Amino acid sequence: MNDKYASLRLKNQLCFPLYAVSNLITRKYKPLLDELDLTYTQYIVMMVLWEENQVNEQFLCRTLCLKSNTLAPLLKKLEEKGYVRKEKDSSDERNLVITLTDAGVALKDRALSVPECIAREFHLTPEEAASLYKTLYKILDEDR
Amino acid sequence: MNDKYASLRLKNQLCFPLYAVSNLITRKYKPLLDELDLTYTQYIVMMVLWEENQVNEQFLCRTLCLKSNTLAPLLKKLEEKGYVRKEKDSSDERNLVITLTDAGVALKDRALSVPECIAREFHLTPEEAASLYKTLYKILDEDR
DNA sequence: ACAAATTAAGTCGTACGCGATATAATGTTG
DNA sequence: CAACATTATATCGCGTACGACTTAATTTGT
Repeated sequence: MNDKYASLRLKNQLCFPLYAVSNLITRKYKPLLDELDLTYTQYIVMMVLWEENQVNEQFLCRTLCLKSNTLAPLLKKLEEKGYVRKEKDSSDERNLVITLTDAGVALKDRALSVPECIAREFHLTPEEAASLYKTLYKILDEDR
Repeated sequence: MNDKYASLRLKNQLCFPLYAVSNLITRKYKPLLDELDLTYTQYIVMMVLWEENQVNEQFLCRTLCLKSNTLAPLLKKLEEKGYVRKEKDSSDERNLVITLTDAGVALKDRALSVPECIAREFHLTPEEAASLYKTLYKILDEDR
């Protein structure tokens, strides 16, 4: 059965399960992050800040593979929520330096239970998780 | 160095590369799908229709892991573009039956080059692709 | 030194994705 | 058979994502 359209079948796509799992994950995070008044994207921005303490927007763009036009309004919202502060870098006025407020720092402890809860929702073996992780980063790293 | 916050580090997350790769794929598809006047989500809806010829919205929701509030406006757009037809099922007026128009059928041949072009963009070994596919569907199938 | 190129943020318009909710048709149950 | 539950679709509001473009600051090339 030499089907010339085989490549167009949903079941023969890798992109579709990637897309569907990504949506699924965002849905799973939502109730947990609602408690912290964060969306998923806001959460990964906060994760970077909890590690780095101080970053510019450019660094966030590269680290999270997002564009300025996604991050700019998102950072404005995090500022309105009182989690981050934005100020111009005095040595280069183009740079936007983003730092955590006290409330932003305090959120880190309340976020500790989130990865735990998420891990309980998925049931991958350590090998599956490691292999998935490696392949995904291979794809991401090829795109620089 | 027993870091109590290790689980919050971006590099220790599986969700982040999944999210980033999903975004990356949508970006890679965009220029190809622009030629067909389709977005990525519209494209996977069309893929289902190219296989099934006739479906209801419910079937699309389950197959694509999307909600009615995403698909309803999207189907309206596909109808406006002239690719699909929507009509009520006479035996159950709640059911929306969706079929391809001639233009929708014709699009299938023009879409044939898309999976090819995408495959060229990513460089996974057959083993990596197979393992990725299997793990992603394990995650999706657990969520039914 | 100064016009041209580059870089960093941001704005605008379009299209998802989804929780909450609404509406209408069909099933069910006492 | 009438109240009630269930099911399928749709609407609303919010928050991303991103391409195209704009603005402002710095760097570069001659």
